[in-house]
This record gives sequence, C-alpha cells and structure tokens, in this order.
Amino acid sequence: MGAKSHRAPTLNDVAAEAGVSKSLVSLAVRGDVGVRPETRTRILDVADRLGYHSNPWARSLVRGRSQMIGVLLDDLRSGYHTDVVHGIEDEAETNGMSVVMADARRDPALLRTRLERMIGLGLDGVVIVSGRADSAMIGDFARRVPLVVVGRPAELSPGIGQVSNDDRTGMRLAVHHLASLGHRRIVHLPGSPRPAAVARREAYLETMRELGLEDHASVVPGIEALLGTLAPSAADAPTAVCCATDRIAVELIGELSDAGVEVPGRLSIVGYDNIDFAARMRPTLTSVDQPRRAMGSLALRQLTDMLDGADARHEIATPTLAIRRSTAAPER
Amino acid sequence: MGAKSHRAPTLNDVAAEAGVSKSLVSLAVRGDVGVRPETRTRILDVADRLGYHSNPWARSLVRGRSQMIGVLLDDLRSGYHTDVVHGIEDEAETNGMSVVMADARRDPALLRTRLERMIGLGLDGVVIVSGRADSAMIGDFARRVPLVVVGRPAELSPGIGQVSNDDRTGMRLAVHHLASLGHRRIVHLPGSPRPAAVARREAYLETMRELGLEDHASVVPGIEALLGTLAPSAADAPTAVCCATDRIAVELIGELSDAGVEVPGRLSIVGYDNIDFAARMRPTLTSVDQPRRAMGSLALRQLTDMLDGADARHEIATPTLAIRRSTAAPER
DNA sequence: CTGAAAGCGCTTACAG
DNA sequence: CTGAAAGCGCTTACAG
Repeated sequence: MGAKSHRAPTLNDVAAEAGVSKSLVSLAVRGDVGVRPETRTRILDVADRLGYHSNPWARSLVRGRSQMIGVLLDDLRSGYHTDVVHGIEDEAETNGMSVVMADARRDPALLRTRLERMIGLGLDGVVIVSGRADSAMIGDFARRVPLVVVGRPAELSPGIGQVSNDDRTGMRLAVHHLASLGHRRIVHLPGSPRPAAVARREAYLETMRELGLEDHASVVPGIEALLGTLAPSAADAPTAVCCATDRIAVELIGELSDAGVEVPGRLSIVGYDNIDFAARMRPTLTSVDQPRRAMGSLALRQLTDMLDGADARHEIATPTLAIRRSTAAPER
Repeated sequence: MGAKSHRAPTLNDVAAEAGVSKSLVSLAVRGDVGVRPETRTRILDVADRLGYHSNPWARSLVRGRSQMIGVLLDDLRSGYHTDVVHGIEDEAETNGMSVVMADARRDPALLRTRLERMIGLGLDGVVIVSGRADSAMIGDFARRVPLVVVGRPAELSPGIGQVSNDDRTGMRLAVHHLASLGHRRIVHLPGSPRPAAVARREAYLETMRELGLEDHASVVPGIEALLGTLAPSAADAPTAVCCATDRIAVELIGELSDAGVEVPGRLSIVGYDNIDFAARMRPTLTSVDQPRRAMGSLALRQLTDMLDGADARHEIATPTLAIRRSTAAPER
C-alpha cells in the first residue's frame, strides 16, 4: 500500500472525466478569466475529486521557470543565518516562490558541491548567505544562474547581487558605547580572515583614533593572549573587549568564567551579530544587531528583480546596538 | 549581461555540433557502456565546450523521478535538528540524491503549508524532523508522497516510516545518574505536550518507582513553581532536576543564576537532547544524547528503501548520557 | 468561450 | 554501435 501505488492523475484524466479538452482544464486550474464560471467550477470539482495536482516538471519545462529559488547558507546552526533565511522565506511567500535550503557547514569545498547540486535542480536563482565564499567561484556560478550574496561587504564581479551590513557603522557603535561608559583601554578580538571580520577590525582602529584613544588600541591575537594581559597586577590591563563576532564573545566569556574573571565587573564584552543565544546566556551579551530578516527580504526582492531583467545592485543595511548585561562602567 | 542571457545549450545543440543523434549524446553523457570510447570522448568534449547541463525538468518528467528528497524540520536553530539533517545529507550524498530543506519554525500551520509546497516541487520523498506534526495531517500527505518521520515515538498510520529515540531509556539514564550521585529528591520539569515529552515524563515516574524513590517523585509544572520550592528554609527542597529538554534546562539555569541558586551546588540539572550549546554554556550541561546523525542516516536509508518498494518500518535508536558539570553529589 | 496542434528537453524501446 | 520516433505532462498561440 505504498504511496503513489497508482499513477497520479494528469490533466488528460481530468479532461476526459469532465468531458472537455486539456487546454480548458489547464486554463481553469490556473484561474484564467476566459473560462465560463460554471465550466470552471465543474472542472475544479472533478480535479479535486481525482486528487489532481499539476506536475511541476512538465510545468517548469514548458515555462522555462520553476518558481523555485535556492538558499545556500554557511551555517545552519547560526541564528544570524536562520534569521536571514526567514526573511527570504517570508518575502518569497508573498511572491509565490518556493524556497529550498542547503547547508555548507562553513566548508568552502562543500559550498561548491552544494551549489553545483542546487543549480542542477533547476532553480530560478540562488541566494548565498555566506561571508566566506570564494569570489572567483561565485563568479563562475553567476554565469549559470542569477545570484545574490548576503553578508559579504567586499565588491564582487558585476552581475552579482549583494546585500551586506555596514560593518564600519556597527563596530563604531560598539566602541562608542564602551567609551561612553568610561572605558579607555578597549581592545579588539578579531575573527577569521573573512572580509567582514577585516572590515570590523579596521573600523575598530579607526574609531579608537577618532576618539583619541589610539594609544590604547590593541588587536589581541586570541583569547589566550587576552587572558595573559589580565594578571591582577597589570595596571594597564584592558577593561573592555569588542569582539569580531558573538561566537568569539561566547567563547571568551566561557573562558573568563573558568578563569574567575568577572564580566562585566573586570571586563566588559561586546559581541557582533546578536545571535539568538546572546539574550539567553549569562551575563546576557551586548551585541551589534544586523537587521537580518530585512536583509533576507532585500536579497529575495533583488533576486526577483534580477529575474525580471533588472541589473544587480549592492544594498547596504544599517546595524544597531542591543545593549545587555555584559557591559558596564569600568570599576575604577 | 545577466546570467542565462542566451538560451542554455540542449542535447540537440550538442548533437548538431558533434554531428551525431540526440540519443547518442544522451547515452554518452550518462556514461552508458554501449558507446564507442572515441565517440564518447568527442561528445563529452563538445558538451563541455558548449557548457551543456542536462535539463532536470525534462529528465524528471520522462523518468518520473527527480532524485530529490525534501527535509522539513521543526526548528532550524536547534542543534538536534541540524545534526539529524547532516546525517540525512551525508547519506543522501552516497546515494546520489539531492536534499532540500524547509523550516517549519515550530508552527504546525506552517508545517502544513511548507509540506504542501515541498510536495508541489516534485520531490521523490520527504523526511519530517518534528515531534509535533499532527498525525492525521501526516497521514493525508503520506498518501501523496513517501514519508519518514523522525523524532516521534508514538505509532503513526501504517505506510509511514519512523525513526525515533528510546525516550524511556534516555530518561532512565538521567535518573539513574542522579540517584547514583546520591540524590533522592529528584524532580521532573516537563516539556510541551508532545508525545516525546509525555514519554519522558512517564519514564521519569517509572524509574523513580523502580529505585524506590516514588515518595520523592514530583512533576513540577514550571520554572516558577520550582523556584518556589527552593526557599532556603525548606528542608525537603529538591536537590536535582531532570528536564524534558535542554531548552528548558537552559532556561532554568538562567533563572537560577538570576536568583542566586548555585548549579550544581544547590541543584543538579540534567537536560535532554545534548544541544550544541550544552557544552558551551556555564556550567556545561549534563544531557541525554540521541544518536542524531545516525538517526538521520537511518531515515534516509529507509526512505530510499521505500522508494524501491520496501514496507515502512519503525526504527528505534538508543540514547546515551553526556555527563558534564551541571550535576554533582548533593551538598548534604 | 472552447478545442486541436505544436513543442519544452529529455529517455527509452525499436530498428537497423 | 547508432539513428528515427514516440511520449513524459504541461502551456501557449492559433483557429473557430
């Protein structure tokens, strides 16, 4: 008694049963106006009774469009990525398009494989939510399918759509917040060598300069090194850290907890991305918030525009700061 | 200079360019043996030069199979769901099948919509990773497409494949662990009314009985209520909590931290699901671990078996316990 | 309003 | 080994 044990009904079956031509059934089920209401109702009743569903392969084949777009994301687990996806999905819903996802698991080789496979599915277009995709590879794929990349500040080849957040503004918000609390020895914990991470580091240095704090500016290579600067005797130990990502901030706070360093008592911490967990951990994490869902909608809207023949563009979204308990005025 | 600005090359184009028939090209690109090696190489060269890719819609239409299976998951954000998905993806890869995902966001209505849409894509089968899908609805869909459900212990209609973890064994592991540490006043914090959550609650009560601790057994309705029982004066306050899910455990630990109750000093906590965050939070969370990736592979293998005509079955995976810092011997 | 016909790009017997 | 033909289930002009 397996599913599909008997052939699924086709347009032909419905036409025969209703005593009309295939074309008429086609028009009726698609809600075309040029069909007499009574006829239409009768046809739809028959279609319903037979359990008719239009065959997507045949439909796509003849129309040259599947109304299906793919989303390739770098990390299924990250709240950032999932929020962007939700923005894409909701926007797609209002456009009558279907969204299918695949996960690249932060692995560039896998990204390529998955992208190849997705394109092989006959998608109308693809949104890549990844800051780390190789730009030459993206360029190759863009020749085969319309592409929009979310989360990559650096410019890609023309013809590729882009949506990114303004990392400079975001990092500036973080540093200004700390400075306004009274911090001066604010250090930066950088992320991976992704373009976005680089932009954040640059913005950190630039903002420290603007605030006249360049003498205190320091890019600490890693958590180990940072812990090393926190010896109780060190008078010039940093009092605040702005991290390139929430991932790093979470890891740092874990290590600090293990080492007995109080947050925000001894050290204030700011993250970047406002991941889901930022509000659930303790202390809750102050973090730069990208308008993720909005970025998703922008990406999908741009993709549909491109399908309609519009040129690709680079849209930039402005971040805000979510202030929580991991930041406070320095103790002295 | 949009992508696809000129028609993608077809089998016909390759045939004309190579001076052979369409059928021969079809056989050659699919690696059929009955094509002379030289001819084959020449055809593949032409195909490559023209950038030919077989049209998936036409291929699916004529074969009646798309080699594409869908995964509908309840929560993109949960490490449990993503691990199951990874198991599915990896197994699919070895079978030459493509996997596409969609997110139901813990919303039964959305689950239905997404499922409808996925099926409309022409998938060969669907894996639903959800403990909360309505069983009548699942039954309806199973009539249209082969279906495997992961994470639902209760029996569904025949013809639907199932993969679940043994919640009774899992909860028993949790309670025995606490009892062996010396806890007696072990309470249970239940989850949503999902079948899996119900099974865990039952198993808790049963295990407490087996251990002769039935007098201390207590299902606390919620975190508020639990906090109420922790007044310092209360001599019979619980010393340990086993939670129905990690989600609840994480929330509980957050509230306890805010209330100044030490974990595991005053209260030991065990979760269920071993989410990603369990090892990253502080204290790290002792949790029942389902073999999630294995469950994913089992699901996909079962689905392909069903596509080959096999009957649906219900496979049960055995959980283990990941012991971390949120559990310790009671203080007195 | 309604029907007959062509064609989307492929695979699969069927002849040679 | 290789080619001509039919057909998968649909949509889209094109006649009536």
